[in-house]
Amino acid sequence: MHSIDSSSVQDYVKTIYGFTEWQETPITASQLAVRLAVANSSVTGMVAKLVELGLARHEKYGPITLTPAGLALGLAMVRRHRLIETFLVDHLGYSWDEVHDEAELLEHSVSDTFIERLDRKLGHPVRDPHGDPIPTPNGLISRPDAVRLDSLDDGHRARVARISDDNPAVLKFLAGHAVGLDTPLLVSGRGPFGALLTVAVGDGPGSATLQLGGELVAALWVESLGTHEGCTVATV
Amino acid sequence: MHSIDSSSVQDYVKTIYGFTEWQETPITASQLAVRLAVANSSVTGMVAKLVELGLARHEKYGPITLTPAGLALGLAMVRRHRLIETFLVDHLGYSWDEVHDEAELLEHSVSDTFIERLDRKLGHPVRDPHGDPIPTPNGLISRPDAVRLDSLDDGHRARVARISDDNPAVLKFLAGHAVGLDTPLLVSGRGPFGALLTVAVGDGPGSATLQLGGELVAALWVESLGTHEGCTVATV
DNA sequence: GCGTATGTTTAGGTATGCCGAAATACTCCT
DNA sequence: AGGAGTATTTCGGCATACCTAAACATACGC
Ligand SMILES: [Mn+2]
Ligand SMILES: [Mn+2]
Ligand SMILES: [Mn+2]
Ligand SMILES: [Mn+2]
Repeated sequence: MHSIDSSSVQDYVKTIYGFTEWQETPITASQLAVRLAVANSSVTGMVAKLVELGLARHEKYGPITLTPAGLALGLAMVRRHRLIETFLVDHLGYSWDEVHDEAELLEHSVSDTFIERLDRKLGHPVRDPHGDPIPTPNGLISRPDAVRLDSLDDGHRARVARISDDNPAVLKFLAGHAVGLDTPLLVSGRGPFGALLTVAVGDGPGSATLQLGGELVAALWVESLGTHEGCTVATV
Repeated sequence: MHSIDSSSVQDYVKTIYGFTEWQETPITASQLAVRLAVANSSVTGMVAKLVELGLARHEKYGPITLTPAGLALGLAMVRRHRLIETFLVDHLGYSWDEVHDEAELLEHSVSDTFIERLDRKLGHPVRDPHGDPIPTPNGLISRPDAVRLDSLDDGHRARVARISDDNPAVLKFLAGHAVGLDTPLLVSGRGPFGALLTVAVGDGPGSATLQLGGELVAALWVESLGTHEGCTVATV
């Protein structure tokens, strides 16, 4: 029979879980296909297998959700992925835009023992290099209460809490402009139709100004620090 | 077409290489099947693929040897395997009997970048936890001039240079009796037909005596230190 | 309500890597 | 040289996880 330690099964479940981590609505077959870079028909087949395995629920033509067992597996895989990323950055000198692909493969090959010993060596980190929370061995996870950067009004200060690691180029760009985890930002204005967001980076006197396009804005999640007096900027 | 980064191809090539590392004669199909725990017919098929890939030479019904390209791949895999084992012991607190299986999977999932950064972090080790030499990135390897323990005459002193990691139970037993890499041994006698070897462990005054059976003796490779005066024991 | 666009599933097929059973070659002993 | 026994290969099949093309459902606009 099928088995829970096929890397395909693991990636499917992890992706289904990941879709709802920073958003509400469950994933559909075609969205899953895009994220996994496989054909729609492959998803149909694999999801049927997940249902057989008791990992997912799926009514024909409906969205795909995880059962408790599937959620547990998804969280376990996310834990693996994020601990490995943390190790690569903290101990092997990787930059945060290099770690995702490496972790994507390694997560399937390490043992539970490896993960727990790694966790110990890393000092039980609570978030990965991109700010994503690391579940406990029992599957407990605490989402930082961050919001997307573009949900902030102009004049708001915020601290970067999480950057989506979907696109390495985005990560590279941000790092190149001194934007990282916990970097303070000030939303100073936006272009027409909210297309471009202008932010000041840092809180010191020599803070640079950045124009962030759609994909960059969508990748940045921040913890709001309220309005900084004297820095308010009129909303357009 | 076929590809060099299938984990099966890598394991086959690594195993073919490994067979001649501490011994002369090339491997045969059925020996390869035993080592890989697959059926003989699987070996026939896979070896044909290796030949197609330019990694191995094989005449029907003959032994299997590596081409230069195959040797390079074998050495690269051995390098990966041994660096990973070293990391597990040095940084994650694994014991030397636990690392083999973990490395057997990990070796296929890490990138070249990972391996070189790991090598750097480990300080460019020259041997793994079992005393096996670690090839350089260019495939250079220097075999320690060790001999099998049972090739020593009684009364000889020696230092453990390498222990075969084929059998975790052997490793566990030896560690439990204070035998590790570089442990000094004194061959003090042997049973009838050379079946059992008696060795004194350590060189201090409180050295324990061990009776080593066939598998243990075969697993131990030592560097001879010549005969220690005053400790010579008559050969039976 | 009806048709069409979109999303999803079905059907048929490919590649990889394994298996057991049957056929075939080699080896060694007499 | 012949035959027995062993090693190896061939053959047909299976499981996994993909694919494309075609069939089919659903949802939406008119
Ligand atoms: Mn993955
Ligand atoms: Mn991450
Ligand atoms: Mn392996
Ligand atoms: Mn080893």
